[in-house]
Amino acid sequence: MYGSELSNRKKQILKAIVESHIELGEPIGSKSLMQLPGISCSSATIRNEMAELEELGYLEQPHTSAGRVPSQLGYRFYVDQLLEHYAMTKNEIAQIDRILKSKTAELDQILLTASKLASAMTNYTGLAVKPGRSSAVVTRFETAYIDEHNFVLIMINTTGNVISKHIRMTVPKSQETVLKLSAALNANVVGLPADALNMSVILRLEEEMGADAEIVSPIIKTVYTALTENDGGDLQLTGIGNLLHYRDYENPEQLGDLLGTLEQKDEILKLVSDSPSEDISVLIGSESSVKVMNNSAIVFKPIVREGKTLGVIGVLGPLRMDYAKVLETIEQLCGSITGIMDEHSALAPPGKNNDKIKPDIKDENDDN
Amino acid sequence: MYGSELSNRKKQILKAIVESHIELGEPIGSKSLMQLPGISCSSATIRNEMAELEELGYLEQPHTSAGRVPSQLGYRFYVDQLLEHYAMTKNEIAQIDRILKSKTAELDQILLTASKLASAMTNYTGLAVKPGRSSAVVTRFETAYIDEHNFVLIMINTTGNVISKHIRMTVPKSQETVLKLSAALNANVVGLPADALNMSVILRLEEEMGADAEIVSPIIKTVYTALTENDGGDLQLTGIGNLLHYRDYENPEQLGDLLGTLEQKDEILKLVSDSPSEDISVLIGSESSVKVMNNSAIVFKPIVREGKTLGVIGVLGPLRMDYAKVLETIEQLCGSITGIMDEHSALAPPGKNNDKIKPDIKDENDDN
DNA sequence: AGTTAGCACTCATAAATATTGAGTGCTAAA
DNA sequence: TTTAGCACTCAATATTTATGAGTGCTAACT
Repeated sequence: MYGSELSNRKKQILKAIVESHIELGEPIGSKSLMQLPGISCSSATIRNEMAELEELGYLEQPHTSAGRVPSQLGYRFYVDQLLEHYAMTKNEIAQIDRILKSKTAELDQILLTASKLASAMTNYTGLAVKPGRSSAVVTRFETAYIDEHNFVLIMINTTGNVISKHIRMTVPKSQETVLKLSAALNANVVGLPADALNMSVILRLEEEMGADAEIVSPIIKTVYTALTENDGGDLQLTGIGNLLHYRDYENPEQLGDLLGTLEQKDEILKLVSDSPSEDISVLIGSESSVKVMNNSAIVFKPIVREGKTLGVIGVLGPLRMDYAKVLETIEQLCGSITGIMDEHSALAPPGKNNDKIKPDIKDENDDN
Repeated sequence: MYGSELSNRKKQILKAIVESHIELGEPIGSKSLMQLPGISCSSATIRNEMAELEELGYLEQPHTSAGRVPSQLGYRFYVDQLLEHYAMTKNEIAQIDRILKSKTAELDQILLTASKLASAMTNYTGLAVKPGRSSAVVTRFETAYIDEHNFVLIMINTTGNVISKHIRMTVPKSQETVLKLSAALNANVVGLPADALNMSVILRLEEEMGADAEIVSPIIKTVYTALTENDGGDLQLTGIGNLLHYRDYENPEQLGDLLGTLEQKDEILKLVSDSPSEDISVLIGSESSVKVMNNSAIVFKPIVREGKTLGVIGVLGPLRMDYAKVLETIEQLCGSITGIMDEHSALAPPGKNNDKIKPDIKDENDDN
């Protein structure tokens, strides 16, 4: 595999350069490198080694008389093979757990809190993704009649998600009408993907609704919107201001572009959602295919339970982020969340400590 | 009133300085001022006038040999008395309308779109606030049973808002149990403010629920959360990256603080929600009481319909923002939104063009 | 062979210095 | 009351001059 041609000494040197650059953000030269622990040869030797590492593409030189800086490939190699496990203290771990547990069991809240924690603990930007209802199909409709101007339309989809929408009607309708609508929806719309909600469906429904036909079209529009919009889920960012701490983002134009992309959300969502892995992902610079993130790296991990992705927690920061710490932080956060989830349902089997059973409370899917 | 002591010429000069500073962001001196239209006296005279304006507190001098810059008071005076109406073209207005109308009738979507528009049209940061359910009390509970592990709890509160929560139960419960819960809630919790949801309420409910008592406590927790959390509503920001265009935010530390505050959301929400006025508000610099916004100004206007605030649209930018343009943009956006709302319910009276009637579709209140 | 000391060279950064010019206040004449 | 004129100020820009961290290369040294 790549990098196998590196001697141990080269690996040592590369590691030292990467770590020093992560810490200081500046090019590092042979002399300072010599002083570092783990290195025991003269600056001249280091220079030779560095020249070769540069040749191989692991290092870069901003200009002739500057030190070396790890290239993207250098970081990749570091992350893949040189990274030393960052050990969190028991205390820190306990605190993560405590803070996460102190929140309601609502997944949204937990994810958001985890994102905040990720940001606060690493000093980069934290991100939390609530997964979308990709290619969902409604398997059942329910309605809850409130008054003649209001009811709630509830859609249960294939993945077991529940979407509910408050419908306000300007024309008063009776409870019977709403029930009829519900029945009509269950008879005609169940199982249809969003793009099958065409005119013929509307016409059929309108026929069934008779005198109340006029509410069909907007309802179908709502269903359609609920199924399609925001398909990629929702992205929460925390600690965007942290980006400003890093020299890497001093160019206001680049930073502006990045902020714009982050605000758009869809690119990042795509990035995170596209990941096939259930394990932690590290995308360094241009590996992420988001142009504006060539200066950045993103680390994220999905929280999977019973085969379902409940969310994604991650960190976004400069190329020279402290990968060891970030990786460990994300792992711990995900572990902690999974732990909390397990705890909630560990008591599920009936007859066992029933007085302590807690329902999982999950915020419904909404679509802003 | 303040500023009444200013001669016409002084006003002219102040106006010219403010406008020039808005445009260029730099101190302006007597000579360049002289060339501007509307000014017809020598630079020496202008210097004298400027000295007096500075004395009065409307201008500031960054250093001895620089031109003058409007002070916060200067901007205030400008906004209050010197501002010339910025005329939007018919075309622009039509376009706002078109874009806003193209969205679903969901208020959330409209507000978000308006915020985006505000940002795009002014090149500052747009903001949209969805009002909170302040001191709400549930007037009715409804439930919709989905399956033995899931149901939706719907709360209708005094202001007519509908909050719905998806409840997931690890212990299977029958539809009857959920109905019993619903009845129990309606019997015991209706009309109680969040802080009255104490142990005695829980005990009473648990008694009524008998064997299913264990679901009471988490349900009450959910109700409590739904009533209290996010009381201030939700804030959406758009075009944060635009801030970077302005020299005023070049200090990365200040910018970081501002971003942090914006992310926190609560300060801005408080600011916007506290405004008593139903008219457009302009807060300049320290007028806003948010420390970190001493360099910034914020313009916002609530969208009020039938005495209820449906949302707030605004713009946040540097002190030297183009107030004329921003004010007009916000007014137009609010006008357009109100127009759309009116249009939806203009057809409400029965028997009139019924086939065109559209229910208002409103996203339910959620709480992320 | 691989390693290291030594040396000439490079070049970004920082410090020291000079130049410029927009802007001021003040005075005296119009 | 207004304005032309003048000496003065001082941030911003440009110019010059160190400084020194860093390099590559060669030749001596294990």
